[in-house]
Amino acid sequence: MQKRNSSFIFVSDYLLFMTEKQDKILSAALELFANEGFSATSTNQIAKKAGVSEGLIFKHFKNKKGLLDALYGQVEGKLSEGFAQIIFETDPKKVLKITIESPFTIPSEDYDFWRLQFKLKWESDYYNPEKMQPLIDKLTWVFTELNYESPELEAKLLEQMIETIMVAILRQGKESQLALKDFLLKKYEL
Amino acid sequence: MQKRNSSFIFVSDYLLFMTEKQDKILSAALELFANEGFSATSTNQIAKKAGVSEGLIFKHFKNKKGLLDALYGQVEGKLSEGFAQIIFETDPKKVLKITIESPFTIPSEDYDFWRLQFKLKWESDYYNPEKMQPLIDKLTWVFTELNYESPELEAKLLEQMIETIMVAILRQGKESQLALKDFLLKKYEL
DNA sequence: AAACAAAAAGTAAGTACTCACTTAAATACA
DNA sequence: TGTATTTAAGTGAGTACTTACTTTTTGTTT
Repeated sequence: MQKRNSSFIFVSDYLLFMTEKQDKILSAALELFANEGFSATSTNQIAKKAGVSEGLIFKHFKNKKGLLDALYGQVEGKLSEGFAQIIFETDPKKVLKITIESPFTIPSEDYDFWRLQFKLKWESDYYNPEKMQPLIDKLTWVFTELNYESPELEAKLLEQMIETIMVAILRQGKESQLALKDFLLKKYEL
Repeated sequence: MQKRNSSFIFVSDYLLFMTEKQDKILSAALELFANEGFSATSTNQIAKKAGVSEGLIFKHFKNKKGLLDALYGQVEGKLSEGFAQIIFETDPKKVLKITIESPFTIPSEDYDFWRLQFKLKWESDYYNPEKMQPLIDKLTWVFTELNYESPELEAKLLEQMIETIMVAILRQGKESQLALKDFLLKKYEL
């Protein structure tokens, strides 16, 4: 295995070998796409922010869209990480607690991933509500276990609440949602 | 006052005189900005969709951004319309009912206004949470009247719920949220 | 260890557009 | 006739991407 300036990242389910420059390009692109938008970001801006030549972007990625697709793979990885703890938990009350607290556990370094994800949700190519289904299924199980009258609707409601809290955190900061979190924890008797 | 092809629309608080061509330009821009994004939309695309010459856009609007600002004025108008009925209602239960049902009363012709609004919320120049304060204040009053324990948090929670329902309607269609609406009406005993 | 070749990574310059916007002349319409 | 609009051409800047070349790294041989 090679030992040069490089690192390993998980993109979806597979291991990808990447140089330091590639990493810099992806980081720069993430920041710009997440905050300015894909179309509003030029490859020249990305190159400058990454501290590389513009041509190098096209050496490592097929085109500008290919860069977005690589980032999207990383976004999906973040999402899976976010779910894993919830999916594998077996105590219904713990599931609820972890779920409600999940937006508050995301490190701020990951906020651009989430911003990009929410921006991309408005593009039909990238919007797939099925992706949230495992979480909704898990929550449905929780509300069934806890003998709620409409477990499926409770699950859907909570999933959408968590999403709107995450959006608000990204826009207004974590502090703006802390009271609401505690309020929800109380509502669900946690 | 001129009598040719024209109409009157309210932009924020004042009356704006507008030709049919201006209207077509704005409609085309709305559709494209809302669905493709501002940066991803060229003035040539707008002209073609509006069925006018590209030069005419710049006769009527200072620049591309000016077009967006004019649309934003209309977006704000739609928002005020949406609030008016709620703000002026004096029966707490009716306020809740109207609020929960409000995303479902929006005509689909207005969906692009709302799409644009949600897209623009990710731009700091256009994001202003204070705008929702009148609604939150009204709902706080409602929950106080109805003797809820934490009226302010209840109001905030509901406001965010309504927003996420509106987003889901825009993405997935009205039918996807009907069950949730009925569920909420039931939760609030309406 | 040193020398060299090959492979990989990276750069600067270039290419062929597209873009927002302007301008002047011509056309259309009431 | 006066006004609104179109047409056509143009401008200068910016865009995504390519190309030819350079630099760095890796592998092989001595």
